Amino acid sequence: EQPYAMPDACPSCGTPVHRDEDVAMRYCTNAACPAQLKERIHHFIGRPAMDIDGMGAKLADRFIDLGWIYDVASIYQLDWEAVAALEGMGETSAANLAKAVEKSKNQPLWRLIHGLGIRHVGERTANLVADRFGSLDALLGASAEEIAAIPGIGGILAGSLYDFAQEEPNRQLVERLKAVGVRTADERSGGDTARQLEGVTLVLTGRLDALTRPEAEERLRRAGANVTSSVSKKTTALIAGADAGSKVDKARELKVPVLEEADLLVMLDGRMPEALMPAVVAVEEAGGAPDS
DNA sequence: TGGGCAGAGCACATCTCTGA
DNA sequence: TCAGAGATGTGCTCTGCCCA
Repeated sequence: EQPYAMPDACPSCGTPVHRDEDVAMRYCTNAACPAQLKERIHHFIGRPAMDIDGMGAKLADRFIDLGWIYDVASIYQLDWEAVAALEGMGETSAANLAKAVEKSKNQPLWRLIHGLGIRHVGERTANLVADRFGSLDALLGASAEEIAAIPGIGGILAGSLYDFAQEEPNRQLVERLKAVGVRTADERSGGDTARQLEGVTLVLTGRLDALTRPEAEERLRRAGANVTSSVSKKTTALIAGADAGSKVDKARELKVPVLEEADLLVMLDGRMPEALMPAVVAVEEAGGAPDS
């Protein structure tokens, strides 16, 4: 072991790092920093964001090093014949990747907002913003006060979103995304979507067999549920798949109902599992969940 | 056909922010 | 000030694809 001294300059580009008061993290302030570009691309293509199947960090780095990817919009302008000719690739891989990139153009708005890598904006915040504004254009035109008026978003988050929207390079990037065919607005359903899980807060743990966790989370959110990552007194139920870990113990400790994957499938089928009924009644009697 | 490798999927720890 | 929740980073196992 050796004492570690935090660097004063970015190890990648040499730009002096910035540290906000009372914040542990330090940031490179160079918007053109090569390491930042790579991490922005990794985040954009990742599962919680645009979920481009088959493109991971290593492959993205190769494209970046070749100069083929230089911002998130350029992902949609890759030359697939050239990709197929790369060592370790091939026609099958390139075709699968091209299909995944094309598919990602129609991801829901919240995934795009999340993928843009705005500081403090993760899945939940991106969902809140997408629900409120419905399009990137509306978000770019919103004031910091309008953003901060969203329940669950405070001044710091609103400032981060507003600052992003005001920076000219970011506005140009949004235009480029539109130009390459990325959907930047959600199609409003007109309120006909069944939201039978409105007011219910769920946590998923363990491995699911019938679908992936992200799929399950997205479908539960569409049904109105609030899906969180940690068990608390506010959790309506924990859904435990195979090999579930310590969250089951926490749920039992807090007397939170523990459901099985079969119960999840019942919920996704538009019905309410028996095991969840007492908790749902309690939510209704309490006047709905705080987040609803 | 099988080895090697990249990526998917997941748990968990830690840090930070929000809101009461 | 503190509890709850989300963001972020890391590490592990498993799966599927490429290519020799």
